[in-house]
Amino acid sequence: MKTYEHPEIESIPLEKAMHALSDSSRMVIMRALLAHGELACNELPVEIAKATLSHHMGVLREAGLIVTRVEGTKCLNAVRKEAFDLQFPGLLELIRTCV
Amino acid sequence: MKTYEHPEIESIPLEKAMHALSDSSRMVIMRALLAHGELACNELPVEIAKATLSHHMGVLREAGLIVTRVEGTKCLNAVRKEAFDLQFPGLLELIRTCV
DNA sequence: CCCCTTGTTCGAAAATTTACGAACTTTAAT
DNA sequence: ATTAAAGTTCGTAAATTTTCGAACAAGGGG
Repeated sequence: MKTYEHPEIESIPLEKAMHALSDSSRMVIMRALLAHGELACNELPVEIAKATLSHHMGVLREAGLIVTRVEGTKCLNAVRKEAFDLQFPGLLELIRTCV
Repeated sequence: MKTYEHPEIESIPLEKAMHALSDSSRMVIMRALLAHGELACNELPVEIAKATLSHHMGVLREAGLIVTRVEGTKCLNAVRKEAFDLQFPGLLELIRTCV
């Protein structure tokens, strides 16, 4: 289908990660991925247009938060737990547990 | 001079805090405050117009990140360490140490 | 081969954010 | 009383973000 670019997490400044997490849809997506491990876009608990969702997934991907792999017609997304937690310790835990 | 409103930190959703921290000027300000304890607006290491700075301080204040008190003609700003750290454990430490 | 599902890309509109000058308020200092 | 310093507020311009429909590509199933 497509090849996705995944940045080196070391190249992500903290404010970029913060920006990616400053939107409620993206926060909901992150929490769903953290809870379920790996989900296709159409399994995410958000009610927005496909084009909008695609944009949000791009923002999360470019901020180093998620990794996307292709499987058939769907793309499966997961949180880049280890790497991200190494770069920004505690941030994922915060997303998981706060509010 | 003016009375500043400071929200209950419990009422701040994580994404609002993230939004406040998604701007480089505001990140610089937070780091300066964390390093120096309490600083007036004109002592902050940013080179932006006063009106713009005032806006950024308002964003940080409304996100529960800082507290502002008046002293003479200046307003002294400090990070709301204890309360904020209770609501979002580890976030301040992240700002302090990351990137 | 045709159709359906999944997701991307390309506009373009709407909303939000950022930025700054100018005018103003308050306090302090001369 | 005058002047200067520190910030705020208002209006507005510029930049970014968010949103969506429509058109598109690629894979899977009949």
